[in-house]
Amino acid sequence: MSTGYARNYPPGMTSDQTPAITRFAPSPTGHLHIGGARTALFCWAYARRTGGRFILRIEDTDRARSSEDAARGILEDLAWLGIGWDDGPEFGGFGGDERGVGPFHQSRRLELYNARFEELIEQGIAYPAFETPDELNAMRAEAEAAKRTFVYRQRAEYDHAAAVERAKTEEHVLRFRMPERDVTVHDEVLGDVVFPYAELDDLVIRKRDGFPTYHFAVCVDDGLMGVTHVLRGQEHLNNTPKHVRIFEALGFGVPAFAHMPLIFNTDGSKMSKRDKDKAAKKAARDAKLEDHPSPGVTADGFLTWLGDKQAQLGRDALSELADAMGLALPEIDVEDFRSAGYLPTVVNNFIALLGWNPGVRDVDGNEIDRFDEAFLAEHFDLGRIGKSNAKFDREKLLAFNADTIQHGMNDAAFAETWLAWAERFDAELAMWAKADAARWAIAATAARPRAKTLKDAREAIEFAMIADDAIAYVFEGKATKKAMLKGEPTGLETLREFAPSLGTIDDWTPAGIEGAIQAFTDAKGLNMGKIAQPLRVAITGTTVSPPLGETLVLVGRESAVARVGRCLEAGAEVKNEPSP
RNA sequence: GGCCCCAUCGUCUAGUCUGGUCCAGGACACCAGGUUUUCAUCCUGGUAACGCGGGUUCGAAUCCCGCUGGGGUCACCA
Repeated sequence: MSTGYARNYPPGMTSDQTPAITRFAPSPTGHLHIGGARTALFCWAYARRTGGRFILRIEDTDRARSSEDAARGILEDLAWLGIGWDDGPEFGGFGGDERGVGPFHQSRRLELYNARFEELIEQGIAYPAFETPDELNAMRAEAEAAKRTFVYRQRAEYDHAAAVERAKTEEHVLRFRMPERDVTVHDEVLGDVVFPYAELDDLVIRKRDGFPTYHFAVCVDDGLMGVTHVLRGQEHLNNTPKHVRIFEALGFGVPAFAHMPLIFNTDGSKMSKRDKDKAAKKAARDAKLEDHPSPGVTADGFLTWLGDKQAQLGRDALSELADAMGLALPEIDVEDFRSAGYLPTVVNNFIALLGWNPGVRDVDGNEIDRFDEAFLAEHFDLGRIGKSNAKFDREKLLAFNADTIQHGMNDAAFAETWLAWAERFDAELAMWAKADAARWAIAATAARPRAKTLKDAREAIEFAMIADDAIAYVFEGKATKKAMLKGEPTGLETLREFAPSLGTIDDWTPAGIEGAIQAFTDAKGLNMGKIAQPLRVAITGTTVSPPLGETLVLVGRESAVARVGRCLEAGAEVKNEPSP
């Protein structure tokens, strides 16, 4: 306490009992990373859980790398996840500035920072420094050569008044004079962490271009916006002692911190955009590709990319390449999971489990690990955040997604969700869906029990989207041969017998069709499989499809008759050839 | 390299604070059976972990120390 540390809730009370003001503060330099999504989710959930507020703030003080497009993309991804902010930029019904603590773009808050800079300069806490980047690099190199940690300090003979005078005409940065005391960071996850003064240097708080650095802007904003709890990744832990001192110098209370474990790939590497290039390069090499499928990329450019481990292809070029190779790129950003057909609730559920668990059991005494946002809003707490890093297991995510599609929603909800997805990510499928609403309902019923993602749901009904003559009846492959050519009678023969009934089924619905097939097998004393598989091959060209009733309704009676006819024709030729 | 954080099944984790009920529980994956007209689902069962070494204690996954291993961070990026 002697260090001036102040919590925003009374001592002895757990932070969970006080309404918390949290914030998510992305810098708009790219898409929302899945790790960032977890941070946002936890901040959101904690604010909800405690009946507080969740703020969204755009940290765009890096003028070169920030963009409005990126900011909008992040907002959209958050909205898709269902992470709504109470204060922040206006976006689709979210956001706004009820409490008057905005604006929420740091680039629009410059006068706020400037006022603070003036105060701190007057107090001698902030001071101008004139070293050029080159000079600093030289100093760092020198320290490294001498095996010392480089720590920038104000010189003993530093003349503040003279420096301020000089700063009026000369380019400079502003540095923060670090108080000469060790700092103890009180962390809700890690406990107390002590940082020796010797490790803390006089950091830059205003850049040469006049913009505040991240460290400074974050503290001013968190202070001004009344943030009580800072939840962020553990990579920020080493920044925290600096922030503590800045908060104190600014006269703000120090918020509570909760540093969360990091998320990595299963192999221990960082989850980075480069992973996509890596996967694509490997696949391209395996396929011995020599050119990029789209004209936007030259063969030379492609080969250069292929040979350079660091090289990255544009987002679109990369996905075109992956599509051409039938490769699924590793998902890294929220957008990736979205386009791959994961459900937002499942994504939230899964990432929440990376470093946190509810510690709640169901009636059987098993731990609850499947939950939605509402559950998080009710149960999320800081005390159950883990300390050790986690690996992102896509197999488990996929299993969760499949489970929710197959058991957590009904056909109607799936039909709607699937169509909304298709409208954004699969125009062809969306067009097919809207051409026939009744058919789409059946498609959803047929696809849902087999779909792990919205994207692969299409595979289950693809046979209905193709033209009748697009199916080649080759009768190769073990399963097909067994279904069509083996046994006595053969599948083809049974199919030939059954074929005329297709035209006489009055009730052309899944149930009506199944009934007709049942009647056929009963009359002939056959097993269901004896007619089901040949019929399936005739309709879809494969031995795998949804239940026959649904399969037939999806293609329609006319196509069904045509396909069976073509199949029997092809079968007649095969039968005349000597069997191998 | 300096500083900081971490350490339970292959993976996510429960249990660690308040040592015994833990020859360690759940989930995903995997393996073996079963249901099913195909596929998928579903049901049953199984394999699998307290990093190592010292302490403290009647007793340690749980407390202490060391080691090893992993990670983070050392910008006028955030």
